[in-house]
Amino acid sequence: MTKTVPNAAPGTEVLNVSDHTLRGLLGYNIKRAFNVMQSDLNRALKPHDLRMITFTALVLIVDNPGLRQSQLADALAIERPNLVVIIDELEARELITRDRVPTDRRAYSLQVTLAGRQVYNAALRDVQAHEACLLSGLGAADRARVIAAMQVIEQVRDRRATT
Amino acid sequence: MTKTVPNAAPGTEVLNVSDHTLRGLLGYNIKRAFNVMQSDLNRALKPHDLRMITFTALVLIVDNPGLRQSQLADALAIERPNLVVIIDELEARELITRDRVPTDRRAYSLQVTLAGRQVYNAALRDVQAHEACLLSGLGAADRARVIAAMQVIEQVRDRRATT
DNA sequence: TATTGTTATACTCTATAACTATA
DNA sequence: TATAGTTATAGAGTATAACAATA
Repeated sequence: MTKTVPNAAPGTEVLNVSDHTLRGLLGYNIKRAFNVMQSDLNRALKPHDLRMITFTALVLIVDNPGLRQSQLADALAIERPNLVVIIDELEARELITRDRVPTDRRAYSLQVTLAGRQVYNAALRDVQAHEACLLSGLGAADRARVIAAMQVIEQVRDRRATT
Repeated sequence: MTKTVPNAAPGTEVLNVSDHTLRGLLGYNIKRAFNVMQSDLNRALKPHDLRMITFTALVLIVDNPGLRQSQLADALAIERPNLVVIIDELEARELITRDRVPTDRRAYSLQVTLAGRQVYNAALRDVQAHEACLLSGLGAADRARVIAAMQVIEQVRDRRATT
């Protein structure tokens, strides 16, 4: 039941990472998988001058034209103040527009520009290709199952609050 | 093929998070699942005055008596300088000991203390219970599959470097 | 010359309080 | 009074360079 690290780098001692402790915990495995995922994703986004968070914001604006910043912050699961610099960056690059909402002059309406849509198309294609590569070790059914499982985990908190 | 966010908080507008863009990407789903996982995990560890990183370090020291700091930093996938304060913290609480290695007086040998083993036992029990709760929406087979899939993703980089 | 642990430092990400302008 | 966006700021987490002691 106890296994050793399989891919020790040259010069690295092989450590005991036990199946009945760390390797059996989703928390440990998901953290490591997420680290790999995120650094590879950022490498795929680098040619487009995007990070994971700016890319996700751009996609949400494309999919939800006229979105407000507070809604976007909720969707990104970040605080409103931290969204400001992200929006500033996308607007400065003229990938999105930020216009006052006529009916509520406190709020901004976010829209993608033509240039923004082009960056979106190119970046999404690269990200999808990158994910296909990262998931090449899994069959199509397993990939769908993993994504579904992530969504189940994400929504446990909501289910708890509701029940 | 397009879905809306199912658990919109009261007062929050329902956004379009499309299956063929964000919801279809593992990167987006794994980030959100990891956020939920990590904050719940830290809540489970709080009574033991541990964070995810200090807990993981403690488990690795228990499973690998006599471990050196550089090995532990590698295993935790963090840089050596950042491990120092973590080890300082565990040593100050007398959960581990840090002794000079006789054969290499540059290095330290890390060992768990009796108190450290008690904290380890209690924290591991709580973390496992917490994970069981978080994964209650998945069957046993799915849980094993998800953990296996995380390990596949984690090792893609190594496979690439080797091939 | 190389390595172990350390210090100092900087950069990113995240979280909170308080401000402004609107409602 | 409450809300949308903003500013300032503080705390984590993480990365690099450079140092002392040792190999």
